[in-house]
Amino acid sequence: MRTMSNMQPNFSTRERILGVAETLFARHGFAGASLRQVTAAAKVNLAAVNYHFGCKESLIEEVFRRRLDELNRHRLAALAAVITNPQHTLEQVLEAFVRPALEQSMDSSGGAAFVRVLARAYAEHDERLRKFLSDNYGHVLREFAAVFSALLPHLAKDELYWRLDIVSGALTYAMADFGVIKRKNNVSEQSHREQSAQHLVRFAAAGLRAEG
Amino acid sequence: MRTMSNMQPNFSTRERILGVAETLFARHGFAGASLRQVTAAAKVNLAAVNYHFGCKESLIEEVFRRRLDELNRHRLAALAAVITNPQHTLEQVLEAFVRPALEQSMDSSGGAAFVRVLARAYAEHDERLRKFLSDNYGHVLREFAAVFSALLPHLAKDELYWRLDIVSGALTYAMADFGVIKRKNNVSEQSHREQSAQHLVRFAAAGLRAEG
DNA sequence: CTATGATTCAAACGATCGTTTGACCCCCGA
DNA sequence: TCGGGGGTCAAACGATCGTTTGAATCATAG
Repeated sequence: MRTMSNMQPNFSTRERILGVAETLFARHGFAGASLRQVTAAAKVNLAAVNYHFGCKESLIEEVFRRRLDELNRHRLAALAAVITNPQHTLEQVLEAFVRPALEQSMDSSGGAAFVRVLARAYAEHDERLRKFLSDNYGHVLREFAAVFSALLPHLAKDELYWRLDIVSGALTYAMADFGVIKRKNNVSEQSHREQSAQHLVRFAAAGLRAEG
Repeated sequence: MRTMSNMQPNFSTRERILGVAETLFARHGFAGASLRQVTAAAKVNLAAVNYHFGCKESLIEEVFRRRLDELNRHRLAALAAVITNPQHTLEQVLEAFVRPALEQSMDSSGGAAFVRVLARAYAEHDERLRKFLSDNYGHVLREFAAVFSALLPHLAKDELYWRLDIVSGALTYAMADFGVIKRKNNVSEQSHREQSAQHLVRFAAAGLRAEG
């Protein structure tokens, strides 16, 4: 049995469920992680899920809502900070997009799993989940797209959206640690993700700048 | 009920199961698609899966094996063809990697779903599946990495692996159509994927060439 | 203290899961 | 023609799923 970093014994029942559910959804998928596994790992009664969240679907949405709001705020704040400088660069905007995800994935309360849950949600073609994400995330993407567009005036709109789509996919995969790259034992999780972000920003900047 | 393109009524029971399973695994995940859904859609008896494949896990592996062998062969053949030309370019090597996946995703027998199944498998952190993929796919990645390395001599090995990881993630997402870009109604599926491949190759080439 | 609402608990619900069974059918070689 | 093996079938297996129930327990206000 692997360690369950997302289980704080002295937290409330509701919060323990959310933390463990996040971890297990990331590890086994939404259909693959049962409420019995979740409640057992969280050391709460099985019925607690339905008592506090109503049903499994609502628990899934709550796992998203808890982190996504925070991530959105950080990303938009970082973007706003960057564009106050009239000479802001493409790399800075990319960092505003990447770094909040990076930081959330390293916070002490175990947000690391959430990035993988997010990647899961992309892979799940479930229409309900996709609509939920679009409703709660779309406006952030649009704001970033506008800033990118101003920085890349030579790029046609269609072309820009294609490339941002590629960046999103690469980011999701990279942050979720799905790739083949395994960090070496002498590299901390923190610096691994830091490198991950730097490589991604450099790569994506070059890709976005490629002549149409 | 959506259409089930992967169901050829006059094929054998075994082949109908494989085709439908591919489609449903892509749509709902491995845990999310039940054998009852598969057999019902394939219009075969429930017990046929266990008769022909033994168990669900073996069916999943067979879905992979059927397409992955072919994809690997096409990719390695395309790579071999490219490097016979001593002046082969980065774009050509990337095309050798991307285009076979593109073509398989458009063949008449419904390989489109397989690319999504592949992306699913990446998202599933299931250790057994990852080992299966590594065993049956790793050597292809290594061959491509060697050619890329020769084309980008200024790039450190570590740096190259980081970037190839990013390319793989972006490719997986792009080919699996997970992104936000929806093709317009006047654009055929074929030309949508063709564009997808071209954008990806251009983007990835620029990203790989970015100075370290 | 007692009463009340919130929370936790063991137990069970019906539905669905993957898998197994044994009878049945069909086709082909002897 | 008969026998047998490959294939299909309806039915059932035990396990596990998400959810519900009603009583036990807790915390807190009167």
